[in-house]
Amino acid sequence: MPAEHMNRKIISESDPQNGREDIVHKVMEQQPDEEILYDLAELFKVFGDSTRIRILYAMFDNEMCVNDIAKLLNLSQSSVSHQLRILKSSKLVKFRRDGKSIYYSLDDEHVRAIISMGMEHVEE
Amino acid sequence: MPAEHMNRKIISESDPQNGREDIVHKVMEQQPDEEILYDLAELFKVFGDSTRIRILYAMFDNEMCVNDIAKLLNLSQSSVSHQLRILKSSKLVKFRRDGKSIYYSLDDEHVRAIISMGMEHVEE
DNA sequence: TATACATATGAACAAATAATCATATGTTGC
DNA sequence: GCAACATATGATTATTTGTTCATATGTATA
Repeated sequence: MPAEHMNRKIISESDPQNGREDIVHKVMEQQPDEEILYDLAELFKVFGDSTRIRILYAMFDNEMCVNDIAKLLNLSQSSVSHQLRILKSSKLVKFRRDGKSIYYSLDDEHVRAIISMGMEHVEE
Repeated sequence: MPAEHMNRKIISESDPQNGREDIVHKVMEQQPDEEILYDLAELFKVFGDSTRIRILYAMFDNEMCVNDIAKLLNLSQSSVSHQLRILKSSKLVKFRRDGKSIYYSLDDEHVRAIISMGMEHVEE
């Protein structure tokens, strides 16, 4: 072990920066995989658009078909459909067909929980 | 009350579409104000970027200064600083100065809760 | 107060994305 | 099969936004 290294280490130990380095390494090990954090961001991105939030809220207590939502929120059918596709692919909504209409609703309690939690933060 | 209206009403009552209209109106009344939903979307938008999520996760258990975060996540100091500004203005992080460094940490349990809830959904 | 270190900020550019328009697909009742 | 209605989808466009580069502000120390 080289003398410089020994020396450097002793200096570091009395240097407050060294504690930081330890923490940085510890945190580095604790960080979830990039891939998971990417997916997590993608999930929140879906909630991060006011049109989609309004659509999700419209389905908070009731299932709604595309036309209902478009009328309710004064949006084009196309726009609603595009957004529902995004909500579907993120597994935030489920749907069932009944005749010509397709009824959408929130996929699970998680979705409601995330929205409610966000709402609490906003309403503070 | 005009006869057409009476007639229309009776027809509507046997029409399954009418139940929808009632629901649409009910939901319309229940929808939170546009303004609040806009703020809610803005909040989630902040979580909806993988760089910011990584930064938030870095602060999950420890306070971290800008340089720590930049090194840890291999980001430029400028980029981290810009993102922290956004996190600050959304009240997701708080900070304190200690000498030359500024230490950032999550602002409250809400933030941790929202991230954890999202993580649950992603890890399914 | 001059220098080095830590962080913040403004401008510019590239990439992501939501709305629109036109059109396609799917379903029902005649 | 064919209207009429309901929903989905592809292409285009305008806007938003994250990063970079250069520079400014703030703090400690010699």
